[in-house]
Amino acid sequence: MASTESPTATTAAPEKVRRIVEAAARAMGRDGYAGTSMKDIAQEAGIAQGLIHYYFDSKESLLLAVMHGMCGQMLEESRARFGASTGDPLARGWAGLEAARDHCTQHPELIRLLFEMVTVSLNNPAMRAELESMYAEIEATTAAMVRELNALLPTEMPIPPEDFANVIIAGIDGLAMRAQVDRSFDIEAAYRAFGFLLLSSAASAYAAAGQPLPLDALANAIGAQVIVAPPGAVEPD
Amino acid sequence: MASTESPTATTAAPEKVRRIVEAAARAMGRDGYAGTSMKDIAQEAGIAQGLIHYYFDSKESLLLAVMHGMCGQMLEESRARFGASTGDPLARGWAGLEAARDHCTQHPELIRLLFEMVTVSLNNPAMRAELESMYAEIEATTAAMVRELNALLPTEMPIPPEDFANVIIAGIDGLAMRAQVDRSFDIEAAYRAFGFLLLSSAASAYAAAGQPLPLDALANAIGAQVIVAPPGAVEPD
DNA sequence: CCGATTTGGTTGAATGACCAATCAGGTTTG
DNA sequence: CAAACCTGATTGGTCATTCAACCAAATCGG
Repeated sequence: MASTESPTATTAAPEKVRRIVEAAARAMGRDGYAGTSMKDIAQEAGIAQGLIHYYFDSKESLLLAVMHGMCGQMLEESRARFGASTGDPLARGWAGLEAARDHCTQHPELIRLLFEMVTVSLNNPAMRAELESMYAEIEATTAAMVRELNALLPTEMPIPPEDFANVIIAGIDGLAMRAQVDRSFDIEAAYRAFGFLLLSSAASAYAAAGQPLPLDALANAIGAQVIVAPPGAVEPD
Repeated sequence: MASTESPTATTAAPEKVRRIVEAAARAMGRDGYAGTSMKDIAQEAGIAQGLIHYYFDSKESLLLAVMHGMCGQMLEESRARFGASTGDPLARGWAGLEAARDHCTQHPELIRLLFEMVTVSLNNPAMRAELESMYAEIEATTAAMVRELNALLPTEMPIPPEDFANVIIAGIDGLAMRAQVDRSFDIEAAYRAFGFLLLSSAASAYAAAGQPLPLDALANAIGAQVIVAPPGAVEPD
């Protein structure tokens, strides 16, 4: 019988469950939630239609499972990439942004799926709760990065790390959305601008401490030729 | 017979068309695109179900009309608010952000509708084209603002105004999305951080020109107590 | 100035397609 | 042989779209 409890279903046959969830993620990422029928998913997974309902109560609970897996994956990856990054704080910050950018350009289906989930969640409390807790975790992870960066600056930035983190997250989401809609959108250029924005505002902590802006570090972080200091500019130390 | 051409339908009875589009916007903003039936829309508009198809070929073309109207409205409003803003460039930039923030908090249904459209557009070329041209216009408008701000700075920012504009737009979109999902999200705080980010990076142009950062202007722009210059900080002139 | 006729607007019931979810029955496995 | 696993046809409901009929206001011929 279909499990009425958690979407990860019964203890047995985890292989099939995984196959279903993966097939659902693929199909929904390709054709959208509304555009994908249970039949399509069953076909994609190479199983009978009824079997999906043996493991999942409803289409929505299946989407919930897909989402759950996706969130875990994304968080794990972002944590790993942040942990692996080294060097000065500005370079590390830029590395984090690059990770997000690459994720968006390399897995557009996942991003699409995420937006589908947002739309569905607005009518579905369980999904909304899942999304909220996912955002809470992303916020915490990002805020930790910001705090670490903060600690390496001569002066802390004058805004709470959580707020800073949320703006970063919002920028990443917004750029991902734009790239979905606009196939010709220059996401590289946008991320360079995003990087400049974030890092130069972090760098303003140097100014607040009475120290010159580390323009070279900034330039290195977001690519050469971007910062062209005019005559009379403050030199990095 | 139903018009096969543009979604604005025949020349006659523009009143009814407007009523339908408004009812559709209301209903879809409330219950989502998938969650709203033609029957619901007809009821909301106080007309018979069949009449909608007299003016609109399909549900999607109706959504297209809704979107068209919404885009025009949003662009008009943002242009108006930008034109009306006065004062120093940083304050004007902040005023623009405040306008976006207020728009999001005061018309959540419109924002929801916009996300619905994004989702639908991924399966619908006509809708996608409409969204793209809307984004192109928003980008142009925002880039013009950035250019104007740029011209008032001692040094131009080292990134193209279009890229800068796109990051601003993305941030606004991302924060709007987050606020939709997360009812308890502190959008005011996030916008303060966003403002600090944008304005302090604009202010880095002062540093590039060898001038001190105008911290007071920044503090005024995004609210007092946000910028707390430590002992030894550079003073504004 | 008046009936007839066309045209544009409007109605709500009928149509037909689709699809999530169910079920009655098979198959494997311990 | 039971318990878990699996199948695909069936069901019941929803919904966009169509349609036949109705109404009102023009347009027109006499």
